[in-house]
Amino acid sequence: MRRVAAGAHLVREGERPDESRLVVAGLAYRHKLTRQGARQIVSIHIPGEVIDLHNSFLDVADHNVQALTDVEVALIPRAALRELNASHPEIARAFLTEALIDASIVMEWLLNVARRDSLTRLGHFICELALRLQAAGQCDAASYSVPFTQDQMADALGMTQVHLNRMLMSLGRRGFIERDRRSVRILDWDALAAFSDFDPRYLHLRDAER
Amino acid sequence: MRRVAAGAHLVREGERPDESRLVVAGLAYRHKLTRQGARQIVSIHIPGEVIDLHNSFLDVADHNVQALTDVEVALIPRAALRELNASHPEIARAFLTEALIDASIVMEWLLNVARRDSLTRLGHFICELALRLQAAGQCDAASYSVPFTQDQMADALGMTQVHLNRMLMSLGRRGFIERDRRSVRILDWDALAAFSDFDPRYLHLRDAER
DNA sequence: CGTAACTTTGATTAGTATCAAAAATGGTGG
DNA sequence: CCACCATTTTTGATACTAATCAAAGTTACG
Repeated sequence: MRRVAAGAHLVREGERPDESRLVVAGLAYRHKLTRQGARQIVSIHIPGEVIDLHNSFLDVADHNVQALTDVEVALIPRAALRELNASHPEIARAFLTEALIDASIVMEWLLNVARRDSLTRLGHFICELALRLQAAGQCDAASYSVPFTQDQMADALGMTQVHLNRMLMSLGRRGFIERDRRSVRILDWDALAAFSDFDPRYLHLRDAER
Repeated sequence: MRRVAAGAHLVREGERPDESRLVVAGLAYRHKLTRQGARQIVSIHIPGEVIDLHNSFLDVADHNVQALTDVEVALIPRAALRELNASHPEIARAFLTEALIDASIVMEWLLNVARRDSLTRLGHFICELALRLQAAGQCDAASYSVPFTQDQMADALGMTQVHLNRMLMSLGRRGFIERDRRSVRILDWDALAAFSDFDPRYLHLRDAER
């Protein structure tokens, strides 16, 4: 087990780490950079997820992982993880399921960034975060504390921080959400979900429970 | 084994198919739609890949898969695939590796769409396609026949067909590529890769070979 | 209390979408 | 084998979303 402070790197692109990490508490995010330094957050990891199966089953890391909040992780050596995968069919099944769900979410993000305008895109993101945090027991209702700065949120949504701020305001003015500092309250879930073209199917929450 | 004509659907969103498909010959693509009907192609499948592990290990399909060219697929029943995964550790490992590489590629696409301008984005895509088609033995050099219409390519790159066309022309005018009908020849690989911020690490070609 | 990090607002510009239509291509039936 | 039609590609003109640049407020923290 290891505690890691918010902001610290868990994985760096180009490394060949010999262990993977299971998030026990806190949140982490995975991101990639272009040569020019533009950053794109490609996924968020909640407690219960193995952040980096990639590290144990592929050769070299092609992305970075950082702690979003203070995080508690369990380190699992590469050899142990491979052994588990080989000798315990139920675990192998769980790893595969987790990898497939992870990919599904990234695909939805790709659709989101590529084909939805910034306002619906943000709404969609807020809905997803609400459901996933709930599923992880991090919040109870449609009211939660967003663990991101606006800068980070913009990096997850493929837009600039300035524009993100305007879109947040706009969702507020339109009556979908209420904000107070970092906390967000969804005033009318159905309305926001409809407006944001949000359908939770891609989260596979049922599949993940098993 | 089954032959499928170009354009035919292999998987539809919302279905619960009881089998997965291995691409034996030809190409397939996976896409998602927004409510308004905007389409985003989220991945391309080359011979040797199982298109839909998702179908056998998750509950309901959250995306569509269509044949890009005429395709030959092997159908593998859900139960057989699960049995294989449970009883053959090397196969379980291969499935997991394939799922992780698949996810890596989608992450790079997300970065590509979110953070690279349309010209570098297209260059990046052309480089990727060249390497993957080569790896699958579909073409031998940096010259290949693009299996997409410009409309489909635009749907993969998150832009409009009109704009894609202009960017193709621009790559030609700048001397990176030569086109003749559907065929593309990369005139200077290093120059195009550098211009397009293309680093093949994310394809994990080595890992896939094993 | 002071400073750094974060959020909000404003003005301007760049990149890409949209709308429209012409030109080229490929496949098909006569 | 040719004429025709549907599909695909190319070009042009205009509109609009989001980026960029700049700076003022605000909050959190040591």
